Amino acid sequence: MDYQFKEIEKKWQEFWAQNQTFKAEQNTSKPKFYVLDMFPYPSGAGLHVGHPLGYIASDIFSRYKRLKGFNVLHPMGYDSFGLPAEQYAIQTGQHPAITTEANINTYRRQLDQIGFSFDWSREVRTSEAGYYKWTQWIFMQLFNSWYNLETGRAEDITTLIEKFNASGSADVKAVCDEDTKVFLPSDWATMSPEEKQKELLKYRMTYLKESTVNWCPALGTVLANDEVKDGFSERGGYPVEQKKMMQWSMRISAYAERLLQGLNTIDWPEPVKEMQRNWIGKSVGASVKFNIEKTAENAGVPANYIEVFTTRVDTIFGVSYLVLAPEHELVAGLTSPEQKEAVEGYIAQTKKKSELDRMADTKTVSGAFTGSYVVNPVSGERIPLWIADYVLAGYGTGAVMGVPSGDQRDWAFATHFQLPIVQVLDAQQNLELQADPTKEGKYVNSGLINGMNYQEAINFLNQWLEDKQAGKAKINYRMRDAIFGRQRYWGEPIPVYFKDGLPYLIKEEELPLLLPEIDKYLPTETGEPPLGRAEGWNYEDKYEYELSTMPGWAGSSWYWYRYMDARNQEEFASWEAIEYWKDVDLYIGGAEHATGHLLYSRFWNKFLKDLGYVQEEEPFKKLINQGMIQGRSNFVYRVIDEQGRGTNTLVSHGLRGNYKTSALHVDVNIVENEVLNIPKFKLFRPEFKDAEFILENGKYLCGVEVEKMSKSKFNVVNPDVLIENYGADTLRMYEMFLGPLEQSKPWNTNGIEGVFKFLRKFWRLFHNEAWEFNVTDTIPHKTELKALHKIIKKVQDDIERFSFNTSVSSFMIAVNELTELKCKNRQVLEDLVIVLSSYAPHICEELWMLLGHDAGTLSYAAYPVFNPAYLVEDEFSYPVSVNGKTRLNLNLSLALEAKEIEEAVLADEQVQKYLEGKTPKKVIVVKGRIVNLVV
RNA sequence: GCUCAGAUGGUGGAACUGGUAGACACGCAGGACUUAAAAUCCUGUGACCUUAAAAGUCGUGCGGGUUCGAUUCCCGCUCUGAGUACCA
Repeated sequence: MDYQFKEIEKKWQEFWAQNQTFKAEQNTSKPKFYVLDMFPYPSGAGLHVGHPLGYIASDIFSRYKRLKGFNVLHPMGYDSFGLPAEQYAIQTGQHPAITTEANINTYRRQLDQIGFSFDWSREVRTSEAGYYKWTQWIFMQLFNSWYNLETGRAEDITTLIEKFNASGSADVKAVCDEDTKVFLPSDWATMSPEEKQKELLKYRMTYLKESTVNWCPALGTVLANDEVKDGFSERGGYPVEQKKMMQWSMRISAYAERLLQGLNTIDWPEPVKEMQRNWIGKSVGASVKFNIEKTAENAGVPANYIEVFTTRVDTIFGVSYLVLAPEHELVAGLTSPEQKEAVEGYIAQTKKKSELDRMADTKTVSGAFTGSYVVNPVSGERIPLWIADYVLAGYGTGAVMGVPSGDQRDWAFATHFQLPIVQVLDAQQNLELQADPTKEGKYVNSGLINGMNYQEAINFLNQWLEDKQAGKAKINYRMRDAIFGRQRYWGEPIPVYFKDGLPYLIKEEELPLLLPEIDKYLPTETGEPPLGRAEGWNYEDKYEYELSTMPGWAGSSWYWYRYMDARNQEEFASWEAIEYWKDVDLYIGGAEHATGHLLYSRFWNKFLKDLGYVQEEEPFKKLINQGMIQGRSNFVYRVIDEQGRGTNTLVSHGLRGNYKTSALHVDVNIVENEVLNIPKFKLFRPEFKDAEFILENGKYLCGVEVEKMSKSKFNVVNPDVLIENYGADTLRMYEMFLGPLEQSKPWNTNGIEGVFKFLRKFWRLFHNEAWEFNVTDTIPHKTELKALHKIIKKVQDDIERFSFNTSVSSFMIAVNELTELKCKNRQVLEDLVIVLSSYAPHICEELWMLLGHDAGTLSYAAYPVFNPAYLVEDEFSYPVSVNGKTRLNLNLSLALEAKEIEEAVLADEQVQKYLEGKTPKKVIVVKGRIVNLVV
């Protein structure tokens, strides 16, 4: 029979499902291998052709690893809490659980059609109570923990209480809030339970804090920094404003250094690591205290000094002013009456500027003098105190020392306001033109450190400042604690209730705290989150629950552990399962998660490790980012008449220059190789059913542009259509054939025929002219074995380095060669089936069975062993070049040594012709590669 | 501005360690089969010049360099894409 992909694919997909062929067992006799895809949010639009790209690659890898004798865990699930389902619920009243379920069913149907070897018995859905019970449980562990800087890890909060009992707060070294109290054990003993609770909250890994948040009124929620792009929400593009709010936060900053160091131990793409490094933003420097010069006017200020962070403490003698962020809390108190108007005017002006303006406008220098002065702790000099919006309240201490000679922004500021520019290093040049940030040379004009070099000065000053209690060496991180909550319905409820304004956890045995039913999915009339609508939803009938829900990243920050033991009712995953599977060996997903999901997951993983629940410091050993599939839009060109009106005439792409035209999107599914299918076009756009077409070479050619894949651009290609026409095996191979996995590329269906033809040709190898199955049991010929072993080696090399596109080409070459050789040999074809099976599993299963094997045994067959002996050649066609230009090829025995090759080449008549009688100055012979004659 | 990735025929791409650039596929052209079309099969296909054929010249974004030899290594530049943005 001809290649009947529809029947074959249906048959084997059913077989795999019924026989649970890919169910992973905890098998200690085989080495484990964990291949994970970033699980999808099941959106209403279903899968387009870009989604499965990474899944196909990971599936090929999983199937290949099984053939190589590994016990492979390859699961799939859904990140099913999220905003789109809730937006839809607001519009339609439909419960998000229902739409989510429907979307998941669509996804599942589409995924099943592609023939993935997922172990569906381990499926997870983050929105199911059986799953989010454990997300809530992890939240509880975070609430019950603090970060001990002495042991360098998170610990149970009871160890902190023990310290308070034994020795008070003095020698506690913790990552905590800034306003922690200093107390003795006796003070702690006399505190009320509420006071204790309040104090402990300042240490917990998750805690409540009043913070300025990115509030998005249109979405009715708070967004994380990485969900905001240029002042607009990433999803939906709504405006975002700053608002103060009580929020749950996660002390991810405690892990800043470990998150940074861990990057050196994992095999991830360098750009992703770099993005995480930037996000963490470590800078090494010093904090320095500048005492405030007290006057009658600023006497009321509740601070004696202003602390700044600097990475260039060595330039402290060049400080000519200090700047506070306009939002800094001390600004009002430090403004003198004379400057009041200027300062307040400046603050008002800053507030008016949107985030966007402030970023775009980095050239203009602005600021205002407060009228107060501070004292340089090292030089004793009197320094004016300014405010300016180039200083950010959220970074460091919100205060900066201005060193015009070493920092370009400071230089611009000083030049603009005519403040002194003091040279501090003899190597600094052209200070009248710009700042010179060099660290070379010896210090000048720098009192104590004159004559020192950079490193000496840094060491000396850090020590000096510490001795005088005026500062110290300090490491600063840009990364802030992560806000953990949103004012939304469709998320995990936070397992917390409030008593007298203080948060308490519910009991562990009360988990899961179920998401209550509400009448509509909007904030309450009083502006509370939607959960405020749930009637009678109180803890023990009297205490109010936390009304915000967890953010999108909660459920995805630990899901890879759940797959290890997905049905466990007692634990998030058993110790035995975690000990066996340990970590993810290969993780494939999009680069857009570089600073969100991947950072939060590493954070929770480290936390769970500190508490002894998991084994590995890093969860994802190897990461691959698949490239984005962009849309490829097609256009038709409508002729515009003199009045500027559109006519009923459409002109082909190549001739459009002769007319005035406007381009219209046309559905890419009715265009093949840029040729428009005119009858289908008339159905697609009924207003053009009588249109005239100006053709070139009898065809209407469309224009092409690369854009985002979206419905409105008519460039969405649905995998279902391709599977219908060509089958899943063709789709799988074509997606790989498109180019390197990690490269972004526009989707283009033009070449898919070639892959389909290849599979037919492959099928035909096993059949005679009448399409009857026909293989022979003869002894394979040398040439056949050579073709086979070439592909055995090529595919294993390619898969190990994630170069899937090159394998597809090599399969084509192998099948072309074997067809040429009229190979019908069972032994050769059987091995070829195994080698191809990870790419095109359905056709291979069918042929495997026709070859006489038990159904389904192919998935666990052994990958053929490569034998280099079959590739050994005895002759090689040496390219002979003269002065680097290839002139001819000479067939020579590979047994010849360099000297003999040289002789043979020089003896050749044709070579002599090119030498024109001259003797070569030099002859380069690389055995088995090339001969080059230098004349 | 900074960081990273990239630039190869009409198109997607290959060339893995410096050794025959353009594999494989699409498209296109010509042919076979067919009443015809589709499907299938065969041949050709980087550009230029010339030809009956051969030969020749140029050619991996641009300009240099190292080398017997560079798509590959080094220096400078242009362009495209992604990320990031007053981080002290």
